[in-house]
Amino acid sequence: MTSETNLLSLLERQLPSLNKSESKVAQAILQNPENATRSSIASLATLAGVSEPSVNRFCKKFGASGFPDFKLRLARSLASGVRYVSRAVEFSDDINTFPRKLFDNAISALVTAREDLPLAAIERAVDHIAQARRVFFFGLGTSAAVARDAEHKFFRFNVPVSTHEDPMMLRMLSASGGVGDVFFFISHTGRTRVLVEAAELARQTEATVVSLTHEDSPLAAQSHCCINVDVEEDTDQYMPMTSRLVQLVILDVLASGVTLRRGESFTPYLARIKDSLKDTRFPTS
Amino acid sequence: MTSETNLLSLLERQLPSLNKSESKVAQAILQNPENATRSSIASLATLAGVSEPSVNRFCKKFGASGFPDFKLRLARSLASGVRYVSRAVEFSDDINTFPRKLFDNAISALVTAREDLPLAAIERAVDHIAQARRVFFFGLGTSAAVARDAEHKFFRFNVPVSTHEDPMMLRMLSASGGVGDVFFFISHTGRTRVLVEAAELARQTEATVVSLTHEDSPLAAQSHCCINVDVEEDTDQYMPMTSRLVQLVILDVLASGVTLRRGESFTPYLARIKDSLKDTRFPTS
DNA sequence: CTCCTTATCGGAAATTAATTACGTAATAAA
DNA sequence: TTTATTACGTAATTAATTTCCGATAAGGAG
Repeated sequence: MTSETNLLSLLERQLPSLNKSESKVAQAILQNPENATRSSIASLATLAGVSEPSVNRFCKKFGASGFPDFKLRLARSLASGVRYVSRAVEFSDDINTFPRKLFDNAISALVTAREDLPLAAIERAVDHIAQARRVFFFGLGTSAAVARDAEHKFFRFNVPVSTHEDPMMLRMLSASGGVGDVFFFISHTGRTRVLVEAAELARQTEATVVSLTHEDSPLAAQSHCCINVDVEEDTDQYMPMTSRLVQLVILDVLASGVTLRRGESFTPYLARIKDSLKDTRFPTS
Repeated sequence: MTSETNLLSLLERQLPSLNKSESKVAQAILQNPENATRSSIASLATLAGVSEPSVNRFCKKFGASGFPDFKLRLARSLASGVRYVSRAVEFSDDINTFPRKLFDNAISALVTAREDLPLAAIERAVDHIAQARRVFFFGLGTSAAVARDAEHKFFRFNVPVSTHEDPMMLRMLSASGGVGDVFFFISHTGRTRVLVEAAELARQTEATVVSLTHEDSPLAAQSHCCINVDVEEDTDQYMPMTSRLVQLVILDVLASGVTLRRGESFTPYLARIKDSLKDTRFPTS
């Protein structure tokens, strides 16, 4: 789940360099990994056509303390379901592999992010947004779409929210900040000049600067509150994929946090917004 | 992995209805589940302050055939890491639970989606986009942000892509379609009138209609190629959260598919685009 | 081709872990 | 208070895993 390589793919890779009985075991496992986790060492040995000690040696060779430990690792690998951890798409991939890889990467990014959520920062951000007079979401490039999504979420809270991409607008709005205004900056790198400069301007006003970005970045340095998103994007990749997913879910968290802050009495209000869309849709058959 | 309830959350739920020693065991496990998967029945019994048979009975009570089997189930639950499967945020949740729930829901949506990806439809969609003269991404509401994201991805392929939200523009553009034009509709419900009507118009031209939506929907019916996204969004939820994540990853898949179609010689071109952003950023310290 | 060395493997014993059987204590019902 | 029932632990049993060691096969040198 961390950056450790997945056991299944490890087996696949090592398969050619194994000796006879070891490869028998590996094949038996790869052929039906699910079943292997349920077997005893005896039945797996029979299945693979080798002796029990061979299976045991095999397990140790792959870093397990013994057979039961190996089964656990295997079960984890299977359950996380992530066969390809952080493996970039290659030109040799076909339709059966690369979609899976992308999903796997997305999933493991979310799993990783969940492991250490910056709860304190999230809580403070919710505080700021819940009390805000106005909220501005600023993001450029891929993060612009994230900002747009945030706008769609937060406008439901009776708070004037808006999104902007025009650098001039960013500067002007930032400079015009006052008490109760929240400037929410979204950036994967945290190094985009336009955003950092806008944050600086906002910082000089009475407004609050919140950012969803990497902790050790110029943008974070300008923020009253930085929600750390630390997804190591595959640098060979030409498009940031996983980081924006994490950003989106964190914005969901913030939105839910605000809803919870509003209390149960707020629900009918949300329902009214939802109902307002009813007539724009074809009824369900 | 399927819709079976997660073992951890099951334990939490049942905790009040357990008798003394059983709840001791449950607490010991919940307090450190990771550790429990590594322990022997003896050490877990000591940790919980009960006898070994009590642990064994406990395991059987929760559907396992015995202690080792229970450990496996536990390991799976932990690895999938999804503590709360499709559990809606409740007003009683605090900062320690609801962010986790949201992440869990996001993760399990992606896991579910990955299980049966509509590979055939994806492949055809890639074909259409790779050969397109123009590509239009249409989405409204939450899907507008998804469309915007898609635009940011696909413009890199030398294909004129654009996104539109204005219903009038949608209609006019759709009606103006010709050979080589791809109209790509994004909608969670597939029932948004504006989109369905635009799709109808586009359908009457020589253009290709592709949609990312639910299979059994009016929008899908109007499409030459429908990529089925079948995420059951919690209906109590007032904001669609998980479906758009799946949509985004599928668009990543499509983008990667197009890249692969372009071949390795295309890489320098992508690199050039990436490099063009260099001067807009503060250098890494 | 033979002998020697080394790596690989399996049989069987030893160890460790898990399960069952059974009895006692505690609790609830009569 | 007595009885029935459930909960729990001790000890015995059974199962599973690991270690040890010898056998066999493969590769290399003479």
